[in-house]
Amino acid sequence: MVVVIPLQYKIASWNVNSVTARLEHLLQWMQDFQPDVVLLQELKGVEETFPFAAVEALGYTAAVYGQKAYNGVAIVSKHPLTAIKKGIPNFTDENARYIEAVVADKFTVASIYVPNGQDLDSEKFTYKMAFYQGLTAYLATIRTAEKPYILGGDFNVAHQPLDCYAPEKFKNRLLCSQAERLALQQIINLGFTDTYRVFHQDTRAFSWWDYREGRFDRDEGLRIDYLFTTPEATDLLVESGIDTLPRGLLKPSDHTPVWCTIVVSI
DNA sequence: ATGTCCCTTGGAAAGGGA
Repeated sequence: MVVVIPLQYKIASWNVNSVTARLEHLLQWMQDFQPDVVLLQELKGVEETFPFAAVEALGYTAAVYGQKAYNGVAIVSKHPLTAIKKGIPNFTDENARYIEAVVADKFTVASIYVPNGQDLDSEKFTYKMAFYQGLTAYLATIRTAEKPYILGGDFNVAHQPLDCYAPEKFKNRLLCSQAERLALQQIINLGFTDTYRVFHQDTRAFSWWDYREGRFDRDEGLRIDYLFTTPEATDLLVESGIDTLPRGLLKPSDHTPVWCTIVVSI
């Protein structure tokens, strides 16, 4: 007799805008939300300053790719992390924007922080497009990987008009331009799934609100944080969502956690 | 319309990035 035990894993992604400044929020949220895996972006610090002891006290382990002052990504997990990769393979980038690891020997997760791009006519925008090209080239190689793969992070693109509070105002502007939307679409075209939309097809929901102009209070935001799954991981999806609670706290990150749950049988 | 927050330098306030 074969006994199949289904195990659920809750995977979240959160751009914390400095892990040091957001430590209390992060720890409280982890205790309340109980994610199995948290993908972090914008640590804004080197690995030496990451709060390993604090997350370990809550029963988590962490893989960190840090950088002084800017960027920085991490994977925080209740389950063992192996096969850790820092940086997108075969893409040269001086910034710490991608980290990947296998969780519990069952599935692969990655945390990504895509460049903001500054302005459509800036050198930083060219870098953003090159970054997407490098990312897409890598994703084309791993989508046939044997383990389910989940890529979460700040993609700095609102995929569709529904993902923006003022589509007309943002038309052809940074985060909503044709070029950026096409770059994101190319990932979807490889077979990746935007896990939020699987369970919330027509919901206007956001993951980031500008600090200025009281944008959060007016719910004037953009959905620029995503969890993407390969077909093997999409098959395991049972739920997804956005937790807006942390964005309403005092001294919040400008982003809030996005999450999905998968079921894995052992 | 440039309104907020965080980091760094350098030891206060200002610039850069988002």
